Amino acid sequence: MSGKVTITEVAKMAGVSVSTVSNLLNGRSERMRPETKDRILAAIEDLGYKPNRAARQLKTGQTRIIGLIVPSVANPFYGMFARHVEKTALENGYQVFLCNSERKPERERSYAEELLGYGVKGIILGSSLTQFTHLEDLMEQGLNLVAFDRLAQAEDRHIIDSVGVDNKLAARLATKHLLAMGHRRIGFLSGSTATVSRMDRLAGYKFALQEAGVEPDPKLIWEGTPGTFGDANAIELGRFGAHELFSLADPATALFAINDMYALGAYQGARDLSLEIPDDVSIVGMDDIMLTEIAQPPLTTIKQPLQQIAELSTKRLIERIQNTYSGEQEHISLTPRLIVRGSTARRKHREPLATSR
Amino acid sequence: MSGKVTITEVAKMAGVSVSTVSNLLNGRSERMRPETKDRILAAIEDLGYKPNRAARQLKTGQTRIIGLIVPSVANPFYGMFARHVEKTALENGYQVFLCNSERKPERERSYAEELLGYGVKGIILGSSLTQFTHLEDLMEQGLNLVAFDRLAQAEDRHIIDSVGVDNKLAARLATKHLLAMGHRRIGFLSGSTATVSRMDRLAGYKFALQEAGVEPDPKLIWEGTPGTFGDANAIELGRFGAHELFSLADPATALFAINDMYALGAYQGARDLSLEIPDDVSIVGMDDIMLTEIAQPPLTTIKQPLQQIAELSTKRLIERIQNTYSGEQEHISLTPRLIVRGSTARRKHREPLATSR
DNA sequence: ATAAATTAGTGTAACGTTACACTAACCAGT
DNA sequence: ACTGGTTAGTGTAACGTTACACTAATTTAT
Repeated sequence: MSGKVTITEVAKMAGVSVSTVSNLLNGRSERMRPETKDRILAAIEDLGYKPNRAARQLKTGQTRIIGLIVPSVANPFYGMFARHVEKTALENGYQVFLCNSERKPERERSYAEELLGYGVKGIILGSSLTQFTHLEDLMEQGLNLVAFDRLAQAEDRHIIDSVGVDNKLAARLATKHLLAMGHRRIGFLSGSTATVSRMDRLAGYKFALQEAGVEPDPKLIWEGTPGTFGDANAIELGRFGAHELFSLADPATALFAINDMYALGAYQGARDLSLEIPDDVSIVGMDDIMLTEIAQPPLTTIKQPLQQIAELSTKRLIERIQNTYSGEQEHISLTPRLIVRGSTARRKHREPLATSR
Repeated sequence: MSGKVTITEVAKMAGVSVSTVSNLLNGRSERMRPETKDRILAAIEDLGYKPNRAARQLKTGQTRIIGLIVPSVANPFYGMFARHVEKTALENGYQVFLCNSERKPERERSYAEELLGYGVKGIILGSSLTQFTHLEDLMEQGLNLVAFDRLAQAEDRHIIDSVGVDNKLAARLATKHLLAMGHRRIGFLSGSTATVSRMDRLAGYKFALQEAGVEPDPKLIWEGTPGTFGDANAIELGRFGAHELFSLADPATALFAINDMYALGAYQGARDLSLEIPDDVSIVGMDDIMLTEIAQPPLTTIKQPLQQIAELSTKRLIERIQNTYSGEQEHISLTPRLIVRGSTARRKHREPLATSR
């Protein structure tokens, strides 16, 4: 039961004052003789001394922790994101405090408050609701925010950098790919979350259709029912939505899913209707999580450069905290990439679709 | 820039001393008139006062944070586990500090040290290396540990409760299921991690074979190559291992994978050899992650009651921290359950296997 | 009427660390 | 021999909170 060993014990053992130990600990080692330094180091080693973070933080007001709020680490996409954020943070001497918001603004809020109470000065928001009003007063208290997938809003009163893929382009890429395969009845499959990224993807999808002279059909846009979110149950929702889209009077022959989990759910929905992928229907996902490759058939998807996003967000946040970057609010936009695998194919004219109209 | 608001501001605004505010904050509200209480509460609300955690912790030595160390949240199994732990912790007024060890003991160690520095008094270990010697001196400093999947060891010098499924039984269940389907050449597919759970599963596998009069064949036990771990690349390893097991001179006709990721990798390995699942080969996984259901065919697996494990671990850890439970070291063993889906079938006698011998 | 008990607070040391202001001892230059 | 400068430290207030020991004012009991 060695209990606590404080700086006082170390000082005593090394035969110096606490100030000297503190000086060494804080990089002012030029203020002492090398032998003194060695004696202190030896004492630290011997006693297994670890500085008390709470005391240090209370004094300095600093803590080398950043927050990361994601909808849910149960979602492999965010799990992977969290891992990359942690890696980058660690490399820069920061720890990561991870929080699952379940996409509830009030949880986001209470976590942010909690983190601020722990002296955390910066948070990465893994999923961005369209508004940050619920976090505004916390930013006033010095909290820095970096958002994943969110562009600046006119009403922003604080600097919120953001990093993300060009979601509109991503959806356009996916939709154009399907159009190029001859599909005209292309569905859009998502949940009902009020995220910027979802809005952008929906816009990109519509834009691509119009570009090709196809009028977007509201019936082909499946957005779940309000209040149904999809991190724990994205697969279920995807399955259900795909089932509906493929069962319309004038059914979809292809669909773009908001993420790979929905897409994989859509695989199920197609199977339920005995539709073959990609022979009967084509499916494009988004994110490129690990599972896309092992899906049968492997999923055609839009890849988000997740590691890069995580790195850039983390670095920018740390720069803001340390005030080593103080430019204008910035959105770092990365380019999504279409990865063609086995879930998309040219549309087959098996049945004269004209009959259905 | 409201900046910091401390207990002193609150006291001033309410016209009382800091002691009174502190009394209220710490549940001694019977020591003041209701109107005083209301005045203080109003001041707290008005100023948006949040107690400084660092100061509080420094004073009390307590922090309502527990640590959770898992190999990697990029692994969906641990992502889900983390989520359940967080939920339970939150319900009990604790926050969770999540750490990815990548299965490296030295990272486990440095995280544990770090957490201890932050005043954390308890850690849940999501994956258990056979030994905890690297954490022993930290336990001496008052750190509580609850391990997932680890039985007491003779040399344990501290109390380490553990919660987990009966891994030996789990492997036996899986193996017996395959034996009952007529398989005799059953492979065991895993990485090379030195975890208790893996050892137990291997033992259960061998036991089941011997029970059925089948002599375990070392050639059928694939354990990767030393040093290759498998959280980010479990699928790859599974694919590779399955490929080898199915390509032996006297090949496996079925296999039990250490977890679902390996099993899903094995799907690929089978496909690479144009083997149909379950017609040509049967595969059983373990864990029952979400993806098992959407795999094609849906994976037969051994379900771990993950939520229950997370809940029990978290509750026990908190009890130990608060000293509301002080019994002997305990291992809470839960029962695994076989879930038969579509990846297992009776062995077909297509080719006379006798020829190969 | 007085003593005792209760109510509604207050004062303050302490938690472990840091960083500024300080100093004692020594040395170099004149 | 004295000044000025450097080296190698030290002393201490402060960070925000808590909890114990205390007290002044009021109420109750005798």
